Order: sequence, then C-alpha cells, then structure tokens
Amino acid sequence: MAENRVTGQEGRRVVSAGIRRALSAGDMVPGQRLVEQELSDTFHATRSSVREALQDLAAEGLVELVPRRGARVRVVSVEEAIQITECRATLEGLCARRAAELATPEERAELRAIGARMREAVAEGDLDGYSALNRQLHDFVARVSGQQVAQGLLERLNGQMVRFQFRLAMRPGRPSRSLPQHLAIIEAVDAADPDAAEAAARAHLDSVILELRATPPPTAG
Amino acid sequence: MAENRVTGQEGRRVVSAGIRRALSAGDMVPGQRLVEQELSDTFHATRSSVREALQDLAAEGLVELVPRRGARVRVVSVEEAIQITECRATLEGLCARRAAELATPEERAELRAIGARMREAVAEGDLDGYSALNRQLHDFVARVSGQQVAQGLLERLNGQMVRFQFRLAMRPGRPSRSLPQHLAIIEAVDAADPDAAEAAARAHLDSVILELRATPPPTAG
DNA sequence: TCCAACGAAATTGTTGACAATATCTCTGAC
DNA sequence: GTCAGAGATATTGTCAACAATTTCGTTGGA
Repeated sequence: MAENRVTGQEGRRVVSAGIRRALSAGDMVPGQRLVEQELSDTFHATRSSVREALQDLAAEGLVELVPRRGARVRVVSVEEAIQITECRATLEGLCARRAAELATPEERAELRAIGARMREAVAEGDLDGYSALNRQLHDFVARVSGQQVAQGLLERLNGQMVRFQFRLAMRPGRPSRSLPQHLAIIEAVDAADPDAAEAAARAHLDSVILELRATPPPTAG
Repeated sequence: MAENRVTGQEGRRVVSAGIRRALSAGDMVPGQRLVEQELSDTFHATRSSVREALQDLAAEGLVELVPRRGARVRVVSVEEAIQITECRATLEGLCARRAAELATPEERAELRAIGARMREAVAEGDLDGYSALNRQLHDFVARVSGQQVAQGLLERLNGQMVRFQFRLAMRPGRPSRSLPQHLAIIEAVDAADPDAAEAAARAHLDSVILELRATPPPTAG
C-alpha cells in the first residue's frame, strides 16, 4: 500500500472512529493499554492525531488517561453500569414522554412498523436483527422527542455500555423478556399517553438493571 | 513580576480554571472570541496549554470550537436552557429519590440545617447567601444519593447554565418562590419518602422552566 | 458610494525534535 | 531463589518554528 498517512483534522476523526469501532467489536478490551505509537502505526496517523483522538475518547468516558502513563480502555464496573442505566431510565423516560406528546402521525406509524419488525425478529430468533431494531427504537424515540440535550447525554452513556449491552443481548431468553417492554413503549407513545410512555421506558430499563445485577463480573479478556 | 510562566500539565489546569472563573463572573460573554495568543498572555501559559484547555472546555460544552476559526464562548439559547433543565429535573429527581432511601441520620440532620439556613437567608434578603446554599443543597443531595454518574452529568449541565442561573436568581421574588420548593425536597428526603422526594425535585425544576420561559433573551454583552 | 480584488496581518494547525518520566531487563549480592 | 539497584529502552510530554488559512484593510474601478 502506498504511504496514505492520514493527517491532522482527519487523522483525529479516523483514529477516534477506529478505536470506537474496535471497542464495539471487542478487539480492544477494558484495561488494555493504548500506546500512541502503536495506534499511529495501525491507523497511519501522526502521533498528534492519536493524542487528540485519545483526549476526545477520554472526554466521552471511553478511555482513561493517566498522566505520564498513557491511555487505557476504561473499565466500567457492574456497579457503574447500573448507575448509568439508572440515568438512562430517567432520561429515556423523559424522551418517551415527550415523544408521546409530539409524535406526528407518520412517526407513530414508523414506530408501529419498528414494533412489527421486532416481533418478527424475535419470532425468527434473529438476535442481530433484534439488536439493531432495539437501537433503532431508542434512537427514534429520542429523536422524535425533540430533546437534543437528553439525546446527547444518552449517546454518551450508551457508548460506555457497549460491552455490557453485548453481554446482555446474549443472555438466553432476554429477547422474549424485553420484547413486550419495547412494545409497551411503542403502544404508549402511539396512544399519545405521556405518563404511560414514561413509565414503560422506565420499566424497561429497570428490568435491564435487574439483568445487570444478575450478571457475573465481565471476564477480563 | 518575574517570569512565572505556567507550563504543560499545570498550565492546562490554570487556563481552563481561569476561563471557567471568567465565565461565571461574566467577564467573558457568550459568543466572545477566545484567541489563543491572548489567553496565553493573560494566563502566562504556553499556547499548547491554552489549546488543550480549550479542548477540555469544548468537551464540557462551555466553548465552541470551529476548525480554523478558533474558539468562542458557546451561546446557550433559552430553548436549550429549558432542555437542560428538563434533563436536570429527571436526574435530580433520581438523586432525591435515592437520597431519601439512603441518607444517614447525620446526613438528614445536615439537610435540615441547610434548610434552616435557607430560611434565614431569605428572611434577611441575603441573595448571595441563599444562592450559595442553593448550590450546596443540590450538591449535597447528589452526593448523598451515591449516584456518581448522575452527579457527573448534573455538574456538566450546571456548568452550561451559569449565565441563566445568575439571571434567574436576580429576578424579583424568586427566592420566596423557590424556598418552599427547596424545603419540600428537604422534608421529603428527611422523611425517607422517595416518591415525594423525586416529585419535589421535579416540581422545583419545573418551576425553573417556567421562569426560563418568562425570561427575555439574554442581552449579548 | 458601493463592490470586488488584492495584499498584509493575524490566527490557527501541524510537525518533528527534544526532554522528562516510566517501565523493563539484567546483574549481583544475600 | 529472591530482591535491590543500575542501566537501557520504551513511552509520554513539551515546545518552538513553520505552514496553511482566515480575516481585515486598502485600493481601484464602476
């Protein structure tokens, strides 16, 4: 390959996106050391770009930056994951409430469509598809709510949970337990019932908390 | 003065703290341009330090960073301030609920003490004192709740509101309206009534939202 | 008087070299 | 066999010069 060294502005984006991807894919594990030189080699970026990218990731809580000791993938404990989910519960409750108040007829139809596809995915045992629809639903509700601040916070919090969400989705029977909860959110928003929508969103995430508590500590590798 | 140029690690802290202070004090106004050279002069820091500090502040949402055009103090619209307060309402609701569940007898006593001092401050027309107690109460509840994640988010959100909080506190009659709301939070937490505590915290911030809506757009300077 | 084009100044972005520190490795004594 | 210490290596932190870009002011023309 030719010397396609990515530089500056773009390098920063490339590196932070690359690390994010590696984190989601599990190619980088919590606690793993992130050496600037290595990263700049793998991503063909300058060390400056790597440095800035690491700062960005640290600001998002994905990476831990210890002075003079470099960067590590941040370790999120089960306890912290639970706290994160508690925050998500209230914030998604807010979004669901507002979505119920504000959604247009087209948006309500789209929601119902997502619900139908979720049913199918679970019926067919399509874990990946269901997982994707899951994200889609949460994003859609946040967007419809018009709560951009809450949406920003939720994105941030979700970013820190990738590892746990993966672990959760793999638990046997999880989809059939979460499906009715998702459908309850959809129905409440569709029915323009803010109180029910908020309650449904909260109930869903409260159940996630229960699953988290039942989760063995993540294997460090 | 001798050449006391602050450098590196520390410079970064000094500059970001200095800008934060200037922001609170109103010495820097939203939209104002932040030129790296000027900042490095005023804080006797290197341009590198200034750069890093600006990145930090941008990550916290206090500063807006436009490529090739430099940094500005971020402008928070009334609409955004309302959204921020809506998020605060749910998150402080969570904290109040947990505080009601978890507070030790000593912490409950401390809360009552804060309440008593608030009463006094309002009776004496001590605006600054009341404002300080206000912050103290919110911080205390967040701390007692053990919700460190929520606490972090709240700090972040509050940082973006400094300007508005200042404007609000100055409104005539504001203290006498907010005092009973604060006391309601204190009583509910003290009475170990989670539902009431959450409701009280939400009600308080809902009232802040009403005041925000009645606020004329901030004067740009 | 207004506008466009040009040039000068100001400002931000980038780089590579060097400095400071931490980590690892090897040796030798107990 | 283990541990302490010294040296070597690896890694991060800092800086100042240079490059690229934007912004501002000026000039000339319509």
